[in-house]
Formats: sequence, structure tokens, C-alpha cells
Amino acid sequence: MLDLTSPVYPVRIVLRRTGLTAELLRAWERRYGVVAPGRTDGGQRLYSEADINRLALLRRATQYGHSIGRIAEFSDSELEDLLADAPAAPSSRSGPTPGAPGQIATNTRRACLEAIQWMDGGALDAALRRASVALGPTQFAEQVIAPLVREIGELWHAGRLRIVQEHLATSTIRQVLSGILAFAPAADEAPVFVAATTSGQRHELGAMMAAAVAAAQGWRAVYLGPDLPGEEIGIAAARLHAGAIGLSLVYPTDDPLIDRDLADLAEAIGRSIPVYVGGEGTARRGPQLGDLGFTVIPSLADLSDRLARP
Amino acid sequence: MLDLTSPVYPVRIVLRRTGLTAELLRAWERRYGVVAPGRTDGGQRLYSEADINRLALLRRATQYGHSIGRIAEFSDSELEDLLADAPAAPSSRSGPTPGAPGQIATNTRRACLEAIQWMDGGALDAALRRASVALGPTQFAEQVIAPLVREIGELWHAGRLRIVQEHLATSTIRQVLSGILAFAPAADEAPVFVAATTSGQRHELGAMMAAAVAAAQGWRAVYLGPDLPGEEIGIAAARLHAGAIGLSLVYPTDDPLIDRDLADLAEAIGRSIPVYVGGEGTARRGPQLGDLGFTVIPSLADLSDRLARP
DNA sequence: CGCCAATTGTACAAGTATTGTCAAGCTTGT
DNA sequence: ACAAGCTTGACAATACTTGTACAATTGGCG
Repeated sequence: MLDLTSPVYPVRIVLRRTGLTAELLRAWERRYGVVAPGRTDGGQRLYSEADINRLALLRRATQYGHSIGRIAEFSDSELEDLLADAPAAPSSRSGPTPGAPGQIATNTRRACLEAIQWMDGGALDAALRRASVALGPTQFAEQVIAPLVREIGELWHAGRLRIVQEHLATSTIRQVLSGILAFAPAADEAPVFVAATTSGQRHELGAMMAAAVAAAQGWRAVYLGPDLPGEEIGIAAARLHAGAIGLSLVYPTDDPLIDRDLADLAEAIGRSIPVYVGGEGTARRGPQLGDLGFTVIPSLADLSDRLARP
Repeated sequence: MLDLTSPVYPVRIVLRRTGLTAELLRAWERRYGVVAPGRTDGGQRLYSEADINRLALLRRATQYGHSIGRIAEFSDSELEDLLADAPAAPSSRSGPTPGAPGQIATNTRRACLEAIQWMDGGALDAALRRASVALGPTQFAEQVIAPLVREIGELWHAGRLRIVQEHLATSTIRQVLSGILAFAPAADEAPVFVAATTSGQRHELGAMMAAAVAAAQGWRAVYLGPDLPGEEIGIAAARLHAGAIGLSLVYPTDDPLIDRDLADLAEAIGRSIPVYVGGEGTARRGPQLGDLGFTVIPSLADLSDRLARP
């Protein structure tokens, strides 16, 4: 039985699941000792599940704007607190991944924000579609959509965006994600990934991104929609013989409906189907979700990686 | 443990979240001591959640017209009081025509209802797309989507459809309509058609159909999204130099917000832009809408016809 | 009304701190 | 053998800091 602290993952897995580069990961270890991986006899690093989780948290925090030097020594729960107030995702100075993709993502986000200012839905749509083709669904979701959604939220909170602008942006992003889902091949024998949002959760972009990532990994992604009771999600998953379920928790984070729904869902499927939960709303719910047998997804790259495995 | 007063945020995050510039923030600190951030070992500023909150309040207050020198020493609650006075930041029944098209529409609807029963999002999507190509956007919206939405509503009220099924259907239909909008040519010189839904109106399919119909007539259709205040719609229409506005009223039909929003919109645009209103919610509002200078659209075909004229 | 002075947002320069990335040379795993 | 990994020691790009300056408003005040 492998527990969360057994060192079993080689670097390349860590890189895929966290989105870090090899150089940066080693620099972090060397300079700040963010994790202390085990070693093979030959001296190569071996990471544990807990290490990966911590690194993903750190990366999200740095991409949000925290400086690595400051937060390197924070405990996992402190990092979660840090991310609980602050949404998930990049908007940092040098792009997430080096070179071209990061550049494309950064430029796209800038172009998108400009289009939103001008309420130019067409330009926004075009910019997003271009980027989605250039980057592929997973990178597109993680490096463009997620950060963009966060930036929009911040501008909106700062009072620098009108209601229409926010709505137009949301609608257009939803359109583009729909397009990606519709465009996905979907072989008949492919396992089914069911994505949805629980009661009261009206932010659907997270669930749609999860569906897009699943589709990119060859799953038949079915996006059920937002604001669904847990039991209903369970029924649909059972009827569709789903191989996995993706949920997104964003806001409100303290709604008691959430607990109810999660419990209902757990009961309806009885641990027979893996459930992945992502979004800012997961920050303070780690233990509860673990008890239900659900898996918390710290980043879309992590989800992508988990869905890629047999 | 992280609380509201632990200094953890570097400046860049503060700037993003407050909308201040670095120079201005430092000037405020230097000149008025609005906040007293902590420092890293290297001397860089570190702000707390409470600091950010206070700065955001100050910035909003200054934008509202208060001078920073006067309010710099106000407590947070005094600032909130100050801002309390300030304004807050921010279908159809025309049956299918006989003949081939009607046949296609009927068959499509039957296939769709079956796919919905089986929660087969893929089949539903495929059937709708096929029909949309075969019939063209206008006929598709009028003969397939509109009646289908009505039938779904009826089944749902009769308790013969699960919540998931209804949601899946709605999401999928929305996807297909998005696809049509995205696919539309949209010449740059084409007049702009703005579609939206007023406050409290969460059924967006009507507005999306209107946008699709407009796109089919060569307009540049911009779908703003659901649940928007009338004033915001007016602002967007003005900014986009819209040639026409389409609204959809479905449910709830007696919400007083509707009257308010319609009046706001009318005032914002001052009869300079024709406004078309459709949906079941228009049934009891004919006179009111007429007074405002709005046009009631009894069917999508009617809208299509009106948009074709000029 | 007209003028002076205070207020306030912005800009630039020069130096420090932080941090992502690279290169060279060597080792490990398959 | 060859791709992937390791370590050490840089380097360069940003980000941030302090201090000073400047132009545009604003607010008295005669």
C-alpha cells in the first residue's frame, strides 16, 4: 500500500502534473528547499504524492503573484489559505512555460482584456480561438482561460469592469469552450467523463475546462451543466457508465448545500467512480473531500495527467 | 496561521487587486501613511488582506470624488459609510411548415427527445447540428429549437424529465447555438445586433436564438449574456453603435425588476435604437412595451423579417 | 474674479533584490 | 548508445526601493 509520503514518482511525472520546468524545480529545491525528494541508488530524485501536491500549491501561489522566496517555507495548509482568498492561476511576469507557448498565452490574455474593454465580442472570440488552436486544449485552459477568468474577476472586484463587460466575457469564453468540446473526436468506446457543478454553483467555466481537458485526453466528455443536485449527477454518471466525474467548486464557498450535494453524490455512486474536484472552493475542504473518497485537483495539468493514466 | 493582518502579499498583487499604480500607492504611504506594510528581509513591502481591503476602499472613495488627503486617516468603517451613498460599482407557437423542412424538423425533435431521455449529449449535439446545417439558422431556431425548448419545459413540469436531463439539454442547445454564432461571417461594416436578457431572466436560449437569426440576416450579432441590468445593455449598445437590440422575456414574468430594467434601457438609448422583445413574458406587457417604443416580436420569423428590411 | 499655494497623480533615475533560465561537464537508466 | 537527469556556477530580466521632480488641479483668499 502506497501512502502519500512514499517517494515513487520520477521528475518527469512531477513536471507534467505541476507544470514546472526541470530547471525551476531544481532551483527551488536548491535555493529554498521547498521539498526534499528521495533518491534512487543512482542519485535521481523520487517524489511522493504529497510532494507533488505541495509543489502544485506553490506553483499556483507564485503564479498568483506571491514570491517564492517568501512562501517557500509555508506549510501546505498555509498555502491553501493563501489560495483560498485568491483564485487559481497564472498571470506572472515570465510565462508559465518557457518560450513560445507562454508568450502566446500572455499575448492572448492581453488582447482579450483589451477586447473586453471595448466590448468587442468578435475580437475576443477570435483571439481565444486562435490561442486554443495554437496551444491545444489543456495548455489553453490552464494558461489562458483560467488566468483570464481570474483577472476578469479581479478587475470586476476593483470596479474597473462593467457588468456587461464581465457578462460578455463570460458568455464568449463559454462559447469557445463549447466549441472545443463539440470539436473533440469522441470515439464510441472511449470512457465517459462527466463534468458538472453542484447546487448553487453558477460558475460553470471550471467544469467546462475540466471537460475540455478530459476530451483532450481522449475521453468522451459530457458536460451536464451548472447548479445540479449531487444525486442527479450520480444518476447521470451511473446511466452513462462514467469512468470519472469532475466537479468545480468556486463560489459561494461556505454554502451548506455543497456538503449536502457532495454527500449525496458519494452515496449515489458508492466509491465506484473516481471523483475529481477542483476550484477555489476546495481550498478549505481537503479533509472532507478525502473522507468521501474524492480527489482534490490542484491544477488542470494535474487533472490532465491523472486522466492520461490507464 | 494566516489571518487578515498577516503581511503576505507583495505589491504586484495589491496593484492588481486595487487598481492603483505602484507610484501612487507609494506616494500615499509616504505622504499620508494610509497603510504600514511589513517588509521582507530585503526591504520589499508586504501587505495584509486588511491592507488591501483598506486600499481598495480608499481608491473607490477617491474615484467617487473624495480627496485622498481628507480621507486618508478615516477608519475602514468610515470609508464604507462614505461609499454607502455612492452608487454600487458596478416563444413561439407558429407551427412547423409542411413539406420537407417540416419533416426534418419533426424528425430532429423526436431524435433529440430520445437522446435527452438517454442523457446522450453527443447524439443530441449531432442531431441538432445536422438539422442546423440542413435548415439554416432561422428555420432551425424557429422549427427545431423553439418547439424543442417548449416540449422540454412541458415534460419537465409534468415530472417526466430529471433535472440532469433538462440541464444537459439546455447546455447542449446552448453549445449548438454558440456554434452557429461563432460560425457566422460578420463583416466589419455590418450593423450590430445586440442580444441579451434583463435582470433575473436566466433563460438565455431565446436571446441566443434571436442572435442567431440576426446573424443569418447578415448582422454582426453580439450576445451579451443573461441577467443584465437595462442600463448596462444600453451602455453596451451605445458603445457598439448597435443598429438593433433584442431582448428575451420568459420567466419570471411578473418580476418588478423587468419594468425597471426596460425603463432604464429605454432611457439609456432614448429611442435612437429599435428594440425587439420576444418570449412568453411579453404576453401581458404589450401596452407597456409600446409606450417605451419597443417592438414585440411574436415569432422568430417575424424578427428575421424585420431585420431583413433595411 | 484672479492669483498663489497646497494638493495630487505621474515620471524618471540609480541602485538593490529576486528569480527564471542556461551552460558545461558528468552520471544514470533502458 | 542515447535520451534524460544531476550539480554547480553563473547570467540576465524583472520587480522593487528610495529620492526627487514636475505638471495639472484644486482650494482658499484677497
